[in-house]
Amino acid sequence: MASGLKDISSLTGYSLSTVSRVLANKISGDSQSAKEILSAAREIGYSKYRDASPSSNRILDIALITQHFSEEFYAYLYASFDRICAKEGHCLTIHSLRYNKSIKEQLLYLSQNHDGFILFLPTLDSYGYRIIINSLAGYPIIAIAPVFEPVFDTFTFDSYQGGVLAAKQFIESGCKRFGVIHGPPEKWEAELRKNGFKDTIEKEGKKIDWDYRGDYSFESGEKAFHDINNKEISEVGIFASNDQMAVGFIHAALEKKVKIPGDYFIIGYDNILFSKIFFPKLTTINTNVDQLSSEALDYLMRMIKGQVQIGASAKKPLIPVELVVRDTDKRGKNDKHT
Amino acid sequence: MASGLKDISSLTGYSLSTVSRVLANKISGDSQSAKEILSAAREIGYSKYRDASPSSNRILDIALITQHFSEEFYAYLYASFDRICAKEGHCLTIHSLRYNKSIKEQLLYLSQNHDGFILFLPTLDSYGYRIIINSLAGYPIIAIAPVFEPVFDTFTFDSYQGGVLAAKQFIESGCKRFGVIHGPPEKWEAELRKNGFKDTIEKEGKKIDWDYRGDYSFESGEKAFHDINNKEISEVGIFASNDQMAVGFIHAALEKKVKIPGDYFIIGYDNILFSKIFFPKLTTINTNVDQLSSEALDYLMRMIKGQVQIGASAKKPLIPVELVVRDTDKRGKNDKHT
DNA sequence: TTTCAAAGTGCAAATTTTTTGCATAATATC
DNA sequence: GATATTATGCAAAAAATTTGCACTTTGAAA
Repeated sequence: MASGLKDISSLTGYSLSTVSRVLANKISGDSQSAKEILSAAREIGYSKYRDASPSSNRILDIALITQHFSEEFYAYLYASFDRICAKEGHCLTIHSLRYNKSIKEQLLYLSQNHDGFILFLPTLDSYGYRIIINSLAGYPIIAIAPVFEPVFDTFTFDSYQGGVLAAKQFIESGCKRFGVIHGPPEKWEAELRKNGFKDTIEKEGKKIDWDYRGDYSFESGEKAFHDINNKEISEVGIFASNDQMAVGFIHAALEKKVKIPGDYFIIGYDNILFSKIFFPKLTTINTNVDQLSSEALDYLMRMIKGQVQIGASAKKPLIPVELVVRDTDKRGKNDKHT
Repeated sequence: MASGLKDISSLTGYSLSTVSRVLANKISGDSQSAKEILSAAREIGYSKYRDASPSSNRILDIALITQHFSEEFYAYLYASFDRICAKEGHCLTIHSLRYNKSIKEQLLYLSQNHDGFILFLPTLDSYGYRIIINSLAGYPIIAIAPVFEPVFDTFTFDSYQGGVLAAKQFIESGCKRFGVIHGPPEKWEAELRKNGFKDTIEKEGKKIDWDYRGDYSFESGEKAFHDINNKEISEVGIFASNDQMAVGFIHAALEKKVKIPGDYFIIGYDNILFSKIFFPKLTTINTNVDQLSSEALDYLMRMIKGQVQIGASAKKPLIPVELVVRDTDKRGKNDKHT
């Protein structure tokens, strides 16, 4: 169990001194000896392995710090990071802080076994982020969860643009009236989606005729339908801040024999699996998770290798989104569905 | 960065010798000093931390070894293990071997940073499992993916019983004809689900009138519908080996204005989120993932603490499943849906 | 092809880290 | 309240790691 330079030495055939020097960065990490020694050190669990400078032969260990929830999106996100990380030859591990009492201690522990963090902590506020940055100053960390005041370099989807795309689609297809089902206002990206939609509608001299405050759940989409249906506003182009609410809305509409598209038109956001098989198929905003993972990881790798400064003012690169036109948006199309 | 007993000593205030003795198990791990020393050792990343015997004060690190896929089920599984593990005060990390070239090396590495493994590797065969057991003899490992010949103690759902429950429901509600959409035959649990259904039908002196080989996908459920619809068999109670295929079947049926329930009755398996909001709501077999996590973790903990023998002949505890009756199974109910 | 600087290597000595023997203090048990 | 058990620190012993020095290999320039 206990492992030391001696073990690595006998495993690789190199002398104690050579092994010592490789792990203390006194021999270039790109040589053949370094490759063998680093590989043995990693496998054997030698503690100073991580002190070796991140060379082409060092496998980097990246931790995705998240909060597990039973939603498809999480499976998507993990699978995407896994794929991209594997492609680069590095090693990804996933850790949930959902139930953790002492985030600081846990992250300190994890920082010992990893070369960098990707934070996806949507429920964490700026105060929480600041605790993290104080206890891990100089450690490579990036974030991928949208927050009002980013503390770390943060890669997120261009939520505002998503709202803009939905609005343009409704305007171009001739909608005259507009509605929005927005997500929780404390969520930054929910506000952006809504504002992108609203601003674009208003720039055209039109206005939002109806809005409803949802909570991202299927049920709140159903409630949204009952709300607008009671008010007897119809032929409205509705932008839902996520697909779950859009699908909930359609579900409730179908039960009341209200036509979508026809009586209402709807565009969602997220492009979840079920948006393409739900009946009718949902027009929605697609987010390219692989692109997010790829850009985020790439940046983190450069941080680890010292090519990007840690702790400068937080950058906020936006990943573009796109409209996926299916059956629920366009006036006159596929009216046969009930 | 480099950490040693000296750091732990100055951090906790105990002498070098005391620190040394705690980590070498020469002082009971339950004392106050041990608690402080272990906690500091973990936080600081001291390599011999894991040599300390798993006492009440040692946080256990469990690795869930999986293969990430973009399916809701994975998010469910991870969230469940996370919840149960947090309840016990231990630490769960998730690792995907989906793209890994050298499973053996990766697991050897992980075994250095963890106290035990939970394997969920549905695509691994007995040969792969035997490689693992050979390179990690004596290390605490359990499995939760069904395989034909289990090598490790394996906790799985009682898939056969699921098929039995579906068959009983159809028989009791007066179905006269029976069909089955089965999953990939190389998957053990798919065969069990089908056999449980088939055996129960045949025990009643009835027979399976139609079967279709699916691949667990939504699309194969749609194809299954077209297959049975061409043959003009109707009023059949159909058991689908998973919900995705059941939902695909219903989706295709709805497009052809075929009534479910009515022309066909269907029971799925898994109880995925969308089975309860899909229209009509799917009758299905529910698996209690929390119970699986809980029993599996409990057993693994005892293995780590040396209360259960490692490497004895593989046990196969079955976790019971239950039927969730909704709208798609019973003759005469909810015929209004089209 | 030869030359030469830069990088890699092993031995053994120097240094640092960890363990342990012994004496004493604290705590639990009867 | 006496006694056994466990915990603790100091300093010596043991083990692990690093480094000075001499020699070897490699690759680019002459």
